[in-house]
Amino acid sequence: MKIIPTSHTAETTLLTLPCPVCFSLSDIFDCGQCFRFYPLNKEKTKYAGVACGRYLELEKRKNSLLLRTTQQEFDTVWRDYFDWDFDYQVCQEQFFFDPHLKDAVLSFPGIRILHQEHWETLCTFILSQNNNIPRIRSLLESICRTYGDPLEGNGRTVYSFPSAQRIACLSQQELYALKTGFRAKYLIDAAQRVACGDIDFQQIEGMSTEKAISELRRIKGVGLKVASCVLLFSFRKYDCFPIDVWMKRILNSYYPPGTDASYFGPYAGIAQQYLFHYERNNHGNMSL
DNA sequence: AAACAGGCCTAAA
DNA sequence: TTTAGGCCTGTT
Repeated sequence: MKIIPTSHTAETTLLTLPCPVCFSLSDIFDCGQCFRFYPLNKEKTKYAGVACGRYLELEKRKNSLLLRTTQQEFDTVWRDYFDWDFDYQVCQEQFFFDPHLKDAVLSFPGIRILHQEHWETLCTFILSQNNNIPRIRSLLESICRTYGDPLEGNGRTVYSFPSAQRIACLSQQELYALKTGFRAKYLIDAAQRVACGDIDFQQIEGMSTEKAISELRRIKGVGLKVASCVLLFSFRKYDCFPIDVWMKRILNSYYPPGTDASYFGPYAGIAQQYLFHYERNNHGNMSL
């Protein structure tokens, strides 16, 4: 007689979906747009993380994608988050006119631009300045652990990203204590403006890219690069073209002087992401 | 040990 | 209007 385990605690359904053509978990989560998902296995076919106030585990199989979630949650949250309905294959074809960009696309065809939460993305890229990726990750973790809400994450406790209201109540020293350094005052300014409605994400949604950038730049610590990242990674403003040191290097190395976003077309931001990730993984290095 | 890391702010011309 | 320092912290 067998004993059948009956652990019904936190019973979650497993949703299996046909996977879009362009969809790689490591490309998506490790291309520098998102810092709260981690691989669960060495092959990087399984990832877990927190977004939109929820914990998510997912696994890529050959032609399918397994998500530990319900169909309903997928429809209302994750479908949008993963930019599910945007056709990256069609988008990529528009990039093949440029040989270098084509190489980048073919090297990392599984990149997608996530549609992340506005407030969290704003904080993420404020924190990103003068920082490297491991440190951005650890800063986000300690902020969430300290001020976020606990969530059940498949037997472990994980933490959501704290709201703007929550951060707005903190003192600069409290954030400084989490090693955020000179960025602490920027986070406070951002939180206060968002919490009181001075910065209104709904309004920004409807603005032109140019207008949206200048609106976000009213926040202390938000310059052109940070604003561009926020708009690209959480507002789906695909024409936003963040230029950091890596992109500067790319433009200087492979493109004629004066080349800017307009060369790459209306989806320049997506092009930027392929190029950026390609260069960072050292494939763009001519000395190879 | 000094420089640098996915910038931005401020002060000075 | 443009340019040079400085900035928290951690890693190399």
